[in-house]
Amino acid sequence: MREREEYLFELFENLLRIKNECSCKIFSECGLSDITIRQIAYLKTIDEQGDITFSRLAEITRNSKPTITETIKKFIQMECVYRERCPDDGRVLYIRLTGKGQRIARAERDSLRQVIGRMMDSLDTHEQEHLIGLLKKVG
Amino acid sequence: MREREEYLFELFENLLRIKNECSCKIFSECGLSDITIRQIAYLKTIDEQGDITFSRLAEITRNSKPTITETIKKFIQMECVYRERCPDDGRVLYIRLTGKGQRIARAERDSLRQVIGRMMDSLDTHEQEHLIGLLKKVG
DNA sequence: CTTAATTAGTTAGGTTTTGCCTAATGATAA
DNA sequence: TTATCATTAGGCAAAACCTAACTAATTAAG
Repeated sequence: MREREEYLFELFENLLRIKNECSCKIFSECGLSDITIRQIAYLKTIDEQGDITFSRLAEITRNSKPTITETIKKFIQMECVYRERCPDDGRVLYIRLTGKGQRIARAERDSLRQVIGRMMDSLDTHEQEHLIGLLKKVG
Repeated sequence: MREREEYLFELFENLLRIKNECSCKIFSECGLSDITIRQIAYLKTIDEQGDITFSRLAEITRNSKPTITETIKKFIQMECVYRERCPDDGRVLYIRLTGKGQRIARAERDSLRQVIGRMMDSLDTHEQEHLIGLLKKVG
């Protein structure tokens, strides 16, 4: 019992290690190995919100507008976002993710997806269903 | 196939969410909800190394000794570490983790352990073995 | 239909915190 | 007395915020 628990722990630890390597690889491929969690969180917010403006991002993150201007400036230098003027209102600018920005924003999920993909490859249909059944019991 | 993959993804995402809640709870219980990753990494190093001195920690982390003095000062204020003079050499100080420091250093692993514990509780012996068998194929 | 008020974002200039450094100093050991 | 371990003093650069004053575009009011 105790043994099985320990073994399961090690198996999961290994999966998490692989997942972590995957997301580090994504950051490294984007040339952004030293991006901060805070920055990733900003990019995630931009990704989730869709048509997001400077004012709205300031509101959501509870920062002043100048802070957002600065943050976005840095992201533009990093080639993670660009600005797009709203066609209906010339005062408004939308913050848009570049391909790189989107990769970063979704790195966490995508790295898990990669690990799951590997799992699918190592198991046949029957085993896959079995695994799902077991994990369903847990959740 | 695609469906099963997506479902498996969601199941794992859920497990990771639970694990994350567990580790956040640990930090919060220690009154250190806004501890940084860097600080956690230092505490992990101290935990792993055992009898570690200021000079050695400076060496491992590639920092100057004054930087380490400062870092440790902050940890002492946070009640995560204390200093213990070496009985054999009065110049040397060991950096020791307090209970709180150890909890933080091990939060990541312990939160995974908690999740695994829950899994064990929801499955019988046979199912546990089956799960191990499937994950072993993957790793 | 122009002018005044409002709104969106920027600039300028500042603060605080973090995370590091070198050089000099004190205490202990060899 | 020379070397080693840690500390103090003082400083630097970057991060992550801020307020106040500004520009440009829109809306509303006379």
